Amino acid sequence: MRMSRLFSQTLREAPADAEMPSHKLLVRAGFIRQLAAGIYTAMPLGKRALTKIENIMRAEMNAIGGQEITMPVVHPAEIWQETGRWYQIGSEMGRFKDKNDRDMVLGMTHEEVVADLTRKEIHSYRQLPVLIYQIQTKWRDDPRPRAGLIRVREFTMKDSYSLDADWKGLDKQYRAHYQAYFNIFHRCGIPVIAVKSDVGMMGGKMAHEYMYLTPYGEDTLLLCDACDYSANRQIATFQKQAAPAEEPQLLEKVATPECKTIAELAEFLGIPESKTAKAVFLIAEIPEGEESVQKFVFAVVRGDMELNETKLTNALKASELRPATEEEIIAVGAVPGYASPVGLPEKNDYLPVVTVVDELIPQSANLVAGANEAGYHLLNTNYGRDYKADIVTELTAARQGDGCPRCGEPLREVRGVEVGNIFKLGTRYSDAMGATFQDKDGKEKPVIMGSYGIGSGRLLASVAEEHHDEYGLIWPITVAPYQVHLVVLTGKKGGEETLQTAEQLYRDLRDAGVEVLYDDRVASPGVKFNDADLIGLPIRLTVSARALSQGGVEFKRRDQQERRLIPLDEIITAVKDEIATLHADIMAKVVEVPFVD
RNA sequence: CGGGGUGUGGCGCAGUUGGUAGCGCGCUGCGUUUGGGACGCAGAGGUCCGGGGUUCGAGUCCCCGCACCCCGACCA
Repeated sequence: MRMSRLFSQTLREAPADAEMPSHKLLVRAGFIRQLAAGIYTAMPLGKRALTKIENIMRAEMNAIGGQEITMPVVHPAEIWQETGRWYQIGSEMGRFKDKNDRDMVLGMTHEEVVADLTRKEIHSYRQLPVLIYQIQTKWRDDPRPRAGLIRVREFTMKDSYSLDADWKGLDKQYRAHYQAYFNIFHRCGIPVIAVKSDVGMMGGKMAHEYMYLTPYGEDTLLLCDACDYSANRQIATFQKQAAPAEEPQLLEKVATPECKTIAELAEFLGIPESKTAKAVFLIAEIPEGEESVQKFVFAVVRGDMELNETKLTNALKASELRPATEEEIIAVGAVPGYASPVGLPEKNDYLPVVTVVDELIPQSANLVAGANEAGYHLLNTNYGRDYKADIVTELTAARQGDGCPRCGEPLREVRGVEVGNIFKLGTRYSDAMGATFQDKDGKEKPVIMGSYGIGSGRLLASVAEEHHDEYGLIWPITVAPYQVHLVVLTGKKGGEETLQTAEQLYRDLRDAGVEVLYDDRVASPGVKFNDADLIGLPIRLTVSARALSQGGVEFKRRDQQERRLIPLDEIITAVKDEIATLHADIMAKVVEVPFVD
């Protein structure tokens, strides 16, 4: 490709609204352009890099028996109503009506379509197992798109779906993906770790997320350096220190003026925060059939701990959870800052109240809790004696330094970008949509499903994030839009001859099957070199009068400082060798990764 | 959805007490230059986010919207 014809320009300055290095550089180098919040065009360079990534995905999917298909972007609402997600998922789902006033959905994922295909195509255990996949556009109207391509609303995703006759089959396909995904990321040149994760809107039995670790990541992970425990903060557990057993003491009301926070309360009473109970108020949306009801949630955790809203959401089977406002808290008869489940009015005119307490609360005697009266707290509240909860479960968030649930060593908190995920769905969708098959024993059984996704744009951005320096991008050979950046410098002296040499080299390289971006523009050396660094192709060749007079063409790798002169007639071989070396270096990193349950 | 910020030429920005818009980069033409974002000369390019209002007069002041970015909530 000639740069004089390339449909994108480099920018000297990044748009002011870009923050992450990958975002700035992808825009500056002309890989992407923004159309609206979270909506981007892939320009020619970006598209080529994406295609490289997607072909790696294809290769790895095909290697584990995948068959590529393309499913529709637009779905009738009916299939989403069948599984209930039409009601469960909120504003994130793109909905519209067609001209006949029928409800339609913009596909955010394709379990429903796969289940529909399955019930139409699969009738016998003889047809299983199956692995199908597609690389296709998704729409998720994220409330807050950000960070360039990391978090967008419209994006391309490789999503695969496994269909099995039994759980053993699912396990096999799940593990095949587990490794194939590592292969994909390693072939793209980024290190990732797999962590156990929440199943979220997908439902199902088990899930892993592949995390690229970077401070710019928006997910928080807890890792144990001593054993191999790793989990998303949303589901991470830890070893809780149970309080020493005590005899329940008499309930006592004390004045605690200006003690609205746990810290102030503990300080005022001279007790550790672990001797207090913290109440958190939320409003939950809980689906019940095709309807959903709002409930006021009273969550109680020990004062020294933090509520984990994902765990609470799961305990409530809620579709939405948000903090309650002061007005709402008052409306149910509680007093902000001094609230507790003790002495809460049985009924209120606002919303039904659900009380959920952390498992540690019943084990902790004589906690200080609010008195539901401004300026007062209760000493010695005891679960069971003074109040009861609707649900007792594990509710607290793991934090840096908490004990690993497996080995007790301190956990470490890191940030990461979720570049892929795998889910054991089980029969959630096949049950809902009647996707069954006849098994060997003659019985009708639901197909067992798995679902696996990788966003290609997010992966591209992660690769850019991992591989760049102050001058620009540094693409791994496997992802680079072109392998070679050919620069011609045509000074006054010998300009014509230099140009002819470069033109010939451009043709020869292409004839040899090398992917070349050829900077044939009329521009100064500084401009060309800076653009080459910015775009970041792995190998740079410079044809100039100076280099030619010294006997050849200058050869430089983007990831190295050294430049060397290579005679013209050896260039093609040298380039092909270097490409092979770069590939080999990447493939050396594609290794077996032990499965961590 | 809460909190904060920003909207002026393609990009980055300035614009004073309110007086009819400017700088750098980029772009066009001509010439000089050519190994790390060259220089000269001549140009093109602006509904100042939108709508109301105040005023003789609004990029500037006041309302109401919208868009984009950041933090949080949320998120496969």
